[in-house]
Amino acid sequence: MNELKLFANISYDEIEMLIKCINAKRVNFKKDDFIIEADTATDEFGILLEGSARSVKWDVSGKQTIITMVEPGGAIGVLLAAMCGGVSPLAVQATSDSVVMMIPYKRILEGCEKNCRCHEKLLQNLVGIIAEKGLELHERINCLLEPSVRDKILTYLLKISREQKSRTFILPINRNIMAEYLNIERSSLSRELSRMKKDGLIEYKNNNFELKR
Amino acid sequence: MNELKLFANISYDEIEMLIKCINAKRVNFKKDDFIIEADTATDEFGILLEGSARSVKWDVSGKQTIITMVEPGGAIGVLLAAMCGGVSPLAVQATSDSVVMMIPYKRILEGCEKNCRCHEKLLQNLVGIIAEKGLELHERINCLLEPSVRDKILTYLLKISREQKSRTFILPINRNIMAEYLNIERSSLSRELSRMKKDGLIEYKNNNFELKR
DNA sequence: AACAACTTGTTGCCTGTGCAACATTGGGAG
DNA sequence: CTCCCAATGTTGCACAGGCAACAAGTTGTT
Repeated sequence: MNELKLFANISYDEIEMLIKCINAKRVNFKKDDFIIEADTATDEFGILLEGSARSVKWDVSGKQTIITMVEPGGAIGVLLAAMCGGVSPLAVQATSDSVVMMIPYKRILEGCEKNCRCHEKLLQNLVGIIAEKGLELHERINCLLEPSVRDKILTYLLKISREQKSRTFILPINRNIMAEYLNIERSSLSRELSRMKKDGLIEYKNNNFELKR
Repeated sequence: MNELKLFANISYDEIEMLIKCINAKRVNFKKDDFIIEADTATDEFGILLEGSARSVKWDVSGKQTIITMVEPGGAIGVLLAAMCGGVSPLAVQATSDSVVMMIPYKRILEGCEKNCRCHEKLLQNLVGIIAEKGLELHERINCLLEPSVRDKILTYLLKISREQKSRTFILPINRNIMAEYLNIERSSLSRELSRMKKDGLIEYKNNNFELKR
């Protein structure tokens, strides 16, 4: 558990102590369960320990959109919890059976009466996690801002290529999810992927992709 | 200066002390100056004291897009600074002559040797500011996700209406900026605004708007 | 008043893409 | 193997909205 960013640079003994002190709890979620529901307030945030999740939003007409994907080690609802009583603009849904460490936000923010040193470190780590979340939103915006379907796809593929540090990479999501993430039609996505292959921009088979230039 | 969120719940005397301790500096910027440049790293963040600014981004083809608007009291580059050495995905530009309090990020994160109580409070306030920044990005995404020009406009107008707590309100930005923010053509914005007026959805003259239903 | 500079509105054209409907492929269960 | 269902690809059509060019309105300056 000490490979978690939240506990970076904190000794194992201290982590054990902290977990009790901040009253962290393991909670299990089944696939499709909501870890956080939209339009509710909460005073807890979570760290995904096992499984996978995504934050989603529905617009007035009922169309669902994926905002971010969460992998183990990732934070859930940190921005929301830090808003102190605000209601969630989105929901977080488990996409497979998952285990989440739920932590009362205030326990981290306020420290304990013992005022131990590691508590301060914990808060610093939390700041980093929140900032990281903000950065994810920036990458989301980068894709959405692109004017054409092709540019959206390229922006996303470049992001994945960067993450996997290679021009050949495996797409971590299927076409449905990808279309939803890019906020485009799935059929338009398929159509444009073919065109890009025909134009020699990319090569792909199933989820194995290569950026040609 | 103690009306600033960063110094909320800290006494005036302590603020004076803190400002020296964290080595905060006032920096002046002229209209159109860059407070933060894109693709650079920084270890400082800023609080806008006077003036106005916006964060902007250019895509590969050179098109500029506004990400967020910053008002006095607002934070500049907090996410970036919290990323610890990452390069900025965007630039922040003063839109009028501005005064910014620049603060070395680490000074807040690490506290001082005296380890005074108010330092901890400062860090807590910073967390709130960062979270707020994240929320702004969410609202940005809300607008961008809407499928049609009309829906984008409505989403934005609703946001402003909510902020000003009235169905009649004054648009704080001009059409150029609004179009850029919504990532649409200015002419399409004008066209759709007329249509919406014709359809009885809204009423407006210059920047005075009313949401009819 | 006269002029410049900027903001806002209008309109015609044409392309990109949403939408719907269908075809093809692949993988798992029996 | 065969069947089924989900994922992926293909295609025709219609129209929203990008683009460009121009008109009208507004503000500030001399």
